[in-house]
Amino acid sequence: MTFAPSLHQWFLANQRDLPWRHTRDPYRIWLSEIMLQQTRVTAVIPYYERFLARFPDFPSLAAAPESDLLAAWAGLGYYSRARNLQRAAQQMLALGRFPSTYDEIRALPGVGDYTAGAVSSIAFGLPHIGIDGNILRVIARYTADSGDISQKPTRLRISAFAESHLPADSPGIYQQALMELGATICTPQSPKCLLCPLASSCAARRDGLTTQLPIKLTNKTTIEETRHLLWFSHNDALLLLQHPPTSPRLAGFWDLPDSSLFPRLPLGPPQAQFSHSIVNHKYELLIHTPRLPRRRLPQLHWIPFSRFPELPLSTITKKAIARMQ
DNA sequence: AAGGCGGGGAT
DNA sequence: ATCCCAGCCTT
Repeated sequence: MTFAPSLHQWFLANQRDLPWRHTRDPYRIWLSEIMLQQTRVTAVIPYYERFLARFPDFPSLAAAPESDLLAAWAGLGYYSRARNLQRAAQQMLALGRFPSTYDEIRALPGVGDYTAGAVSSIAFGLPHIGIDGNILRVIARYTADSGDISQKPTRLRISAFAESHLPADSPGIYQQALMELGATICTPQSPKCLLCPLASSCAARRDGLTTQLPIKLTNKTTIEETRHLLWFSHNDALLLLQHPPTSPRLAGFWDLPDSSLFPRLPLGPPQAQFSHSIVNHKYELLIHTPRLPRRRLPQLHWIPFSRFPELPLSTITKKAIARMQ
């Protein structure tokens, strides 16, 4: 059997049972694709169920208070996804329906080449395919492509190969089968070639290159910086700031203020100048950000502890608060 | 063409 | 510690 039929047959027999495979509702499939951007299946599932219970269709999502939306997304990361999700839902509301062509879908905020291809093929059966990290790896190995998969020419070759084998009668199965193979068999480390339906015609396996491919040359170094978070509590309330809506990170999320807002604040002993009635502690933790931009001083608000469950709080902030309480 | 963006699981 | 995850957007 050739490429696509082998994948198809393997997928029907071996696919995982995932929540978004129980529906043909484009809204639910689109939501799953947005949540799955750079996020593992196991991390997404509980968020997906909760989110759909709260926002079952695009009109309810479009009408949601932003704070509710961000609170529902809190912990998933890449929070611009949530804002773009709602903007897209509002565009659907204006349009009066879920967009149903590749170009319409691709034009939605937060939808790039991958997501447009995946929603087109899976939800609408259109002859498109989105190339994700799994598919890049599977095809780079299958064709023994030694090009850098972060480079455009390599991606174009792989995309052309995938499209050349796309079956007109089942693009959605083809799309998901390629990704499923990459996620469960053709994994980055220790791929399970003995279980692979494509093993007999895989060029990387033939040439003994499986563990060498794919090639990815981008070598990003992560710099760790220490943030000194400041804790001001008074009468069962905590002094918090809200990141501006346009902030490049954690937009709309509430956070503990940190020492960069108070340049003259010597770190170490509690600061008496704030008030005798305000308890001041120092808290310190590491975050994975390469820089800490200096912005204008945001306004601080006293937020009662009782409101925290409904507030958008990043995971790291929740951890910091839990440690201090 | 790069860099930035969260958080967690696997190695 | 490092990599990578059903990527997208801005510079």
